[in-house]
Formats: sequence, structure tokens, C-alpha cells
Amino acid sequence: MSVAQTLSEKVFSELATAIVRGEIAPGEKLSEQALVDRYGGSRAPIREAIHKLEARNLVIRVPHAGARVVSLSLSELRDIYEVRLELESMACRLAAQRMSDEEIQGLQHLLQEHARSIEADQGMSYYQKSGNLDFHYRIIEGSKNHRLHQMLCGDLYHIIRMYRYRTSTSSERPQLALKEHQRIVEAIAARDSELAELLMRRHIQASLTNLETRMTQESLLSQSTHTSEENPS
Amino acid sequence: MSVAQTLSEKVFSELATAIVRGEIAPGEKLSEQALVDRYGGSRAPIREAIHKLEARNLVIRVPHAGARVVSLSLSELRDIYEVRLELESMACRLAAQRMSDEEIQGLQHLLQEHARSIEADQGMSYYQKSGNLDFHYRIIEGSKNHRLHQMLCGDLYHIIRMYRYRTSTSSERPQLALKEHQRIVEAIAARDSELAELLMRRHIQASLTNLETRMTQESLLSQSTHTSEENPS
DNA sequence: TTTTCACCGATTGTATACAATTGGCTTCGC
DNA sequence: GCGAAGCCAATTGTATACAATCGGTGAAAA
Repeated sequence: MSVAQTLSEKVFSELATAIVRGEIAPGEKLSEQALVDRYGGSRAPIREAIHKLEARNLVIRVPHAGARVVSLSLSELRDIYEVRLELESMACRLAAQRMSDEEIQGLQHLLQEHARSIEADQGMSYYQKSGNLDFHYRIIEGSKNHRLHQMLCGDLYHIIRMYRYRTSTSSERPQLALKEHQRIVEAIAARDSELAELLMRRHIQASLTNLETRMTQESLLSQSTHTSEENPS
Repeated sequence: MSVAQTLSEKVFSELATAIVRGEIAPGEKLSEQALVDRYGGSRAPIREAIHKLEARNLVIRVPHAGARVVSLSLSELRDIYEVRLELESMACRLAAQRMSDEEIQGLQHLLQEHARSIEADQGMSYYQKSGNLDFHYRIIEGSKNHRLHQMLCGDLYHIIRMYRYRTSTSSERPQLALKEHQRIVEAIAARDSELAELLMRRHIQASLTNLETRMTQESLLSQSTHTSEENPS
């Protein structure tokens, strides 16, 4: 019961990170033997790691055929965001009701650090770090609902972060995103759960709109490339 | 890509059913070799099945120590119902917006069959069958959100059904439950998504209250039994 | 009597070999 | 030229053996 990891857990963790970061591309095949060659060990822990990735929806695995990194259409992403919107706005409402004053202070400090980070970066980016340094993660923790935490942070967030990476930055306008975060925290600090929920809904809806725009642009780029390749036929 | 199952999938499915039905009790240890003895095959597919159960939150698995069937406190169940309430009321709202007229008719027929079933049983029970014959399942299908379907039917429902089995019946008052279902369907048919959502919230909140009552009664029974065993000391 | 420590058998994690299945390639027929 | 059928190597699923870890038990110490 120590921090020692089994090899399968270690490989899972590293693979999940590689997938989220796009080092293994959507649609790419995961071959057991190739992963043995890459990570060492034997096929047994690799299989277990692949099955864990499947459980987290990061890969699609077909018996006897193998596993591929998941590749989601915009429609599928919309489904995910539709659910995320509901769960995270609920988390925000609960956080406003359940977070202690100390925890809220900690959240406010986190945003101050984020503000400094944006300034240092000259307003160019607002990259959400993982774990306790991530605004959204802290809100979900503040909901004090373990199952909610598990469903969002254990499942949905892998996919969401994967697509954030793919679209290169987490936010087009960092200062606007930070300001939205600040408004949300103000509502939480004021214990106004209804307002907190509404602001979070808007925030996530804006994220979806942003993501839709980018994926449509990518799709158009991809189409024009494809068209010029087909002209000879 | 046929309906043929791997052994690990088959064992997972049978184990999941056995857990949901209480044939394997909460807290009970799952030993790999014992399951090989019971289901045949070798340890490899059994391990895979156990990992799948873990992914569905039906077992708690500790590396090097083994897996036990999950045993949830009332507080943990409340967390689950809190999330279920949010997701399923959302599903209901979406169903009111997205179900076709034919699908709604199918749902109405389903409730008619349920009504006949209750009459045949002389008002004693309203047992929800699984899959397409389950009212809630049909609403979630009607939401047309695959991710929502996966999170509810792929994950949460296993646990919820497990505790339904444990509390012996799915409803204390079958005719009241049926009437609530009927009101929900009327709201969906009228495309009143707001009302549909509200009615579903109430319905699920009533389920939670019912479950809480039963678990508290079980706990009191368990305590009184425990006390009388300790009196000799 | 209670607590602590050491040992070891049982169980779980991994390595290796064998069995089963599929996708891709080639050939044949229309 | 296209579609269907057959073949087989590569890959995945499972079986078996070995390695690693932990929980339970018994003995010793306080």
C-alpha cells in the first residue's frame, strides 16, 4: 500500500500522458509488442495498461484486432461538453455551498498566481496546470462529491485535455478566461451558488464554442489539402 | 467482429451480474484462482475480467492484495444519487427535445405494458427489467447523447441496480412509481422539457429517500444484532 | 496480557509459450 | 477493372511457469 506502482500502472500513466499530449496521435494503432519494445516488461502488463486506457475512453479496443487511440468527431465532443457542462456547473454550485473559507482563500490565491503567470507571459497564454494547480480541478474538489470527482477527473478530463492540447492553447484570450474564473470565485466566496453555477455554465459553453471554432478551422484546412490532392483524378 | 465474446468478457459479464444480484456479497474477496476454479480458463482472462469490474466501480482492487466487491456507505450512495439526479434529469430534458414521435409512442406503450404487469402482480411490485424494457434506460437513449448513455448505463447503473437488489424491491409503491413515470412521459410528449426535468428530479429524489430509509433500517437491524452478540463480554 | 517482529505460504504481478483470430495481400472469376 | 474467395503472417487471447509482495500467524519481548 505504498506509492510503488505496478508496471502496468506505470505504463498506463505514461501512455495516457503521451496520448493527451498528442505524442501518440488519434487513430494511431497501439501494438502490444511495439509497446513492450518501447516500455520494456512483457505483454501482460502492457495488455493491462491498454485495457485501462480503454476504460478511460482514451483508446478504442477491438478484440482480436487491437487498440487505437480514440479520435472524436465534433459531434462526439459536443456530447462530452454537454455532459461536462452539467456536471461542472453542478460542482460549482456545490462548491459554493460546501467549500470552507480556508479553501476559498486557497482558490483565490491560486488565481492570483495565475494572474502573475499571465503577466509574466505577457498575456499570451493561460495554461492550466494539472492537479491542484488547475482551477477546475479545485472547484470539483470543493464540491465534496467523490463520485463527481471521479467521473470528471478520472474520465472526462483526459479527453478534454487531449483536445485542448490538440488545439494548441487552452484559451484564446487568457485575460478574459482569468476574469471569468475570478467572477466564478467571487460568486463562490459570496456563497451565491446559483450565480456560481450560471457563470460556470457560460464559461464552459464559451470553451465549447472556442473548441468548435478551432475544430471547424482544422477541418477546413484538412479539406482544402484533401481537395488539392484529388484534383488530378 | 462477430458476437463472439472473449472469455474475459464473458467472465466479466457473469461476475458483474452476480455482484449486482448479491450472489457475491459486498466486501467479499475475489480470488483469481477461485474464479478460475469456478469459471474455468486460466488466470489471465480472470485478471482481465477483474480489472474490468474495477473500471466499472464494482470492485475495489488493491495491487498485490486483491479485489473485493465494493461496499458503499450511505454517504457514498448519496454522492452517486446526487450525480445521478443531475445526469438523469438532464437526460429527461434532452429526451423531451430530441425524441421522435415514434419513440415517444414506444415509451408510452412500454408504460402500458408496465401497467399490465403491475395489475397481473396485483399491485405488489414494479420491477424494472433491464435494457430496452427499463423506463429509465429508454429516457437516456432518448437524450441522444452517447457519452451520457455511457456514463449512466455503463457505470452508474451497475451500482444503482446492485443496491436496488439489496433493498429487495425497486419500489415501495408500484402504482405511485408508475404514475410518476406516466407524468414524466406526458411532459416529454408535450415537449415540455422543463417540466420533464423537474418531474424526473423529484422521482429520483424520492428513490434516494426510499433507499436512505431502507439502508437506515438495515443499519439499525444490523446494530441491534451486533449489540446482542456483544452483551456476553 | 499486549505489543512487536519475523517468517512464510498464499496470492498477485509478470514473463514466456502456445492457441485463436483477423486484416491484408494475392489470385481467380466475371 | 472490380469484387469475391482463400491464404497466411502478424497480432491478440489464453495457458503455464516464475517472480514479487503482503497478510496472517506464531514467537519473543515488554
